[in-house]
Amino acid sequence: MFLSKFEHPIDSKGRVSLPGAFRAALGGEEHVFCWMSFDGPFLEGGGARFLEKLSASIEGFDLYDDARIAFAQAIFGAARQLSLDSTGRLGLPKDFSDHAAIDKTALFVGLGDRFQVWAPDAYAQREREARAFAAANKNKLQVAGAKP
Amino acid sequence: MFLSKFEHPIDSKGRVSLPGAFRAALGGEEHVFCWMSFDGPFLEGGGARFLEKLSASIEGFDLYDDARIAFAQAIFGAARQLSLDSTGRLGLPKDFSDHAAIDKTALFVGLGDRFQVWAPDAYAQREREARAFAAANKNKLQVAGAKP
DNA sequence: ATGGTTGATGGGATAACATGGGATAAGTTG
DNA sequence: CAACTTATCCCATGTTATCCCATCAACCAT
Repeated sequence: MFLSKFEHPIDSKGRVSLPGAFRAALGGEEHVFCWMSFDGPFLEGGGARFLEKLSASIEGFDLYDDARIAFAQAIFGAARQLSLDSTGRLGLPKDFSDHAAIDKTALFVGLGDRFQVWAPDAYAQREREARAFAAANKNKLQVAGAKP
Repeated sequence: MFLSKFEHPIDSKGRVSLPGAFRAALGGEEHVFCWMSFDGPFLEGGGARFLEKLSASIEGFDLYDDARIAFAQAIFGAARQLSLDSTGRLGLPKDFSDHAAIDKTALFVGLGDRFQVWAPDAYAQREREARAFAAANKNKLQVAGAKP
């Protein structure tokens, strides 16, 4: 699973290292899937398993359901399959770093089944909000399998 | 699966490159199926698998159900099987590019099981709507198999 | 304190993809 | 049946994404 956060520079070729722990979480895959989030100025990413999970959810809608098409466009239409070189770097598309306002360094944040990529300053603010939300809503963290 | 979006020019012979990633997603097929969408000014396309999925859905209606006939006319009646040359180009029928208001370049958008082809400007607008919808409805993306 | 391993950063080479063209075969029309 | 048109097929080339190699730094074990 994708854990922790790591900050890495982007080199002159637009490459950035995927954290070694994330490579381990990918389980040998040599690509990551990555896209500009529809939910804010950051990137979302994951391996084939997470894409399968998204695909299964989207395929729960009927073939021409407006929601299905919109989600497919916002996620699959925006996603890129980025190859990892032998040392675990990926080329970050310029429009991706623009969307997340990433300039010189990228912050990788593991979220378990997926990860996000942020500009470090933007994430600092977001992290404060997430911690405040978690503190206010900790009772919503249920035991797995419990009925809601 | 069909991922990402790619913009390609249409040459003087009316040919356009199918993105290399879409050729990979077709799994060796040397034709794509493509038709003017009944749902807006864009084209829909896919491989044999997607045609099978559509066929299975349409065959859920009775043989002379008006819905079945209408869907079959709107999709199968409009579809063309377009061959790919050795470098992955297809000839875009003029009525197809007219329907989608495609002038000089075509934008291919992968939606997982299928793809769409748009005029780039038209898709820019559509994409904003899709992202706004996805952001407003992200709670509808459920874990597959969960009860709604 | 030292050596080994792993992760990260520097660089360069290659092949896949995309774009240019032309030839041929099949279909249509007169 | 011949001429014309067009769809299909094939070849060549440039760009860049992808792949590969080398080196360095940090961490861990002895």
